Amino acid sequence: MLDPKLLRESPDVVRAAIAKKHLEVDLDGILAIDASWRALIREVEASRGRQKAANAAMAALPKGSPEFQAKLAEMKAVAAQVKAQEVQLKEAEEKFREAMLSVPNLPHASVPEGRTPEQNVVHATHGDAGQPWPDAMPHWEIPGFERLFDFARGAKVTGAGFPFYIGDGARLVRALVHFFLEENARAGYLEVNPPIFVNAASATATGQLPDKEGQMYETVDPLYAVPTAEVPLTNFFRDEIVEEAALPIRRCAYTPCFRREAGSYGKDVRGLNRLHQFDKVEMLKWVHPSSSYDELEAMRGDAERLLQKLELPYRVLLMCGGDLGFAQAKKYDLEVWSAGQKRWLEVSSCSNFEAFQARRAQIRFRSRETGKPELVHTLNGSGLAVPRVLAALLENHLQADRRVRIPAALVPYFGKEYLTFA
RNA sequence: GGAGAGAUGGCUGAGUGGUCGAAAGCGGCGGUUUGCUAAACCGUUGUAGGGGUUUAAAUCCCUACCGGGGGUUCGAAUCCCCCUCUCUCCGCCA
Repeated sequence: MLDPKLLRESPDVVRAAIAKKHLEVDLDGILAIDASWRALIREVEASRGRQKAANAAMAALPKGSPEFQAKLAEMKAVAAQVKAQEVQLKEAEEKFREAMLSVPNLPHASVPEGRTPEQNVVHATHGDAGQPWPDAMPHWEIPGFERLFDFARGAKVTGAGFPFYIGDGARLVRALVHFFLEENARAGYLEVNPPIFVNAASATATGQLPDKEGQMYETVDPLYAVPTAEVPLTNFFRDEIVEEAALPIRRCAYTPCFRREAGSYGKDVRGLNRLHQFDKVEMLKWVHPSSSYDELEAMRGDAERLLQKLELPYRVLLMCGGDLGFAQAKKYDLEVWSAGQKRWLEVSSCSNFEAFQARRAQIRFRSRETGKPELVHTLNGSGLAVPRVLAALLENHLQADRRVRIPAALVPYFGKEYLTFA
C-alpha cells in the first residue's frame, strides 16, 4: 500500500508514477473518498467527545437523582447518533482502504520508461548465450527424458503440471536445492524452513489477496498453498517492530511452490518450463530504507553468482515501468539461456518493494534517531527456481553421448560428474 | 477429537459496569549523587488517526485502541455471543 499522506500532499507525483507504469487509477475519486472519510471522522469524534464529557458528569451525579435522569434521557439520543455515525465511518474507512489498495507502488527514478516486455533494458549478458548450438535440443526431446521426468504418470496421479522426478532427475532437484541453500547461507542469508500453507491475512499482506485469489490453491480450511516462500517469509515479522540494530535481516527458504496458472498454454508449458508445483529457494531482506537500493544490487549479484557457478549463460533485465508489476519499485529479472529451445527462461526476479509491502504487513523498526517506529523496506529474489535451471542444465550441458555434464560446483551435491538418461 | 483454564502496555502483573490509557514492579530514556563503575534517589516512558499552531520541527487539543469481531448499556478492560490463539488433562498419531 502506498502512503496515503503522499497521495494527499503530492497527487501529481503519484499520478506521474502511475503513468510510468502504464496503469490507470482514478486518483481524483480516491482523493474525494479520502476527503469525505476525514470529514466523517471529525463529526464522529465531536459526537463522541460530547458523549464522553456527559458520561463523566453522570458518574459524578447521584444515581437516581433528577439531574441524572435528565442527563440520561438526553444522552440516549446522542448514543443513538454516535452509533449511526460509527456505522457510516466504518464504511467510509473500508472504502478508503480498498481504494488505497488499488494504487500501485511508485517506480524508482532509475526504472526505464516503457510499456511492453520488449522495452526492458538488457542490463548485462554473461556467457555465450544466443550463439548457435548445433546439437542442442529442447530438454523434453532428449532421449530418455521421460524416464527421469514422468509427466504422464504425474498427470494420472495428480494432474497436468505435476511431474514425478525419478532417479537422477530427483537427485538433481535435491542437489540444486541443497546447493542454493548452502550458497545463500554463505552469502549471509539465514536458512528458514517455513509453513507451506498460509492464512488469508498473510496472503493479503503480500498482495496475493484479494486480487490474485484464483492463482493459489485453497484448502477446505481457509488456508492457501504458498505460491512462493516470499509469502510465509515476509509475514514472519508481520505486525512487529524489530530493532534497528538487527537490520538488515537476510533470510532464505526452500519450499515447493504451488501455482494454478490458469490460462497458460502453448510452448511456455512444455516440459519443465511451467509447472503447477515446483521447487524454489527464495531470498528475502528486511532493510533500513536508506540502504535498500544497495541491497537490491547485492541481491541481484547473489542470484547471478549461482548461475555463474552452474556455468549457465544468462542475462539480466532491468524491468521497464510498464512491465514492473504492481508492488515493485524496481526489479531485475535473471533469464537463463535455454540452448535447446533457443529462448530465455526467467529463473529469478529480484525486487525492491520499498515500504509498499511493509505498510500492508506493518513491519517496522524503531528508529534510533527519532525513537519512533518506521516502516522497513523489503526485498525479495529467487535464488533460484529449480525446474527452469534444471532444464537449462540439461540443454546446455548435454554431451554428444547423451549424458549431461554436472558443473564442478554442483558435483559435491549431485555426487556424480554426469547425469544419465539410461 | 473431548474436557477445563487463560489472552491486559517492551516484559511481569493488578484491575469484574462510571475521569482506567489503565496500579505496581522490571526494562528503556533523562537527571542528581560518585574519582570511575555499581547502587540509591528524582523525573520520564505506548501506538494510530484527526485537528489547532508552525516554513518546518517542537508543542498543544481531541478520538480510538486492554487477542479479533459482534451485542447489551447513557457509559464496557470489566456483562453476553461468536472466532482465533496459548496452556493443562484425556484420546489419537509420524
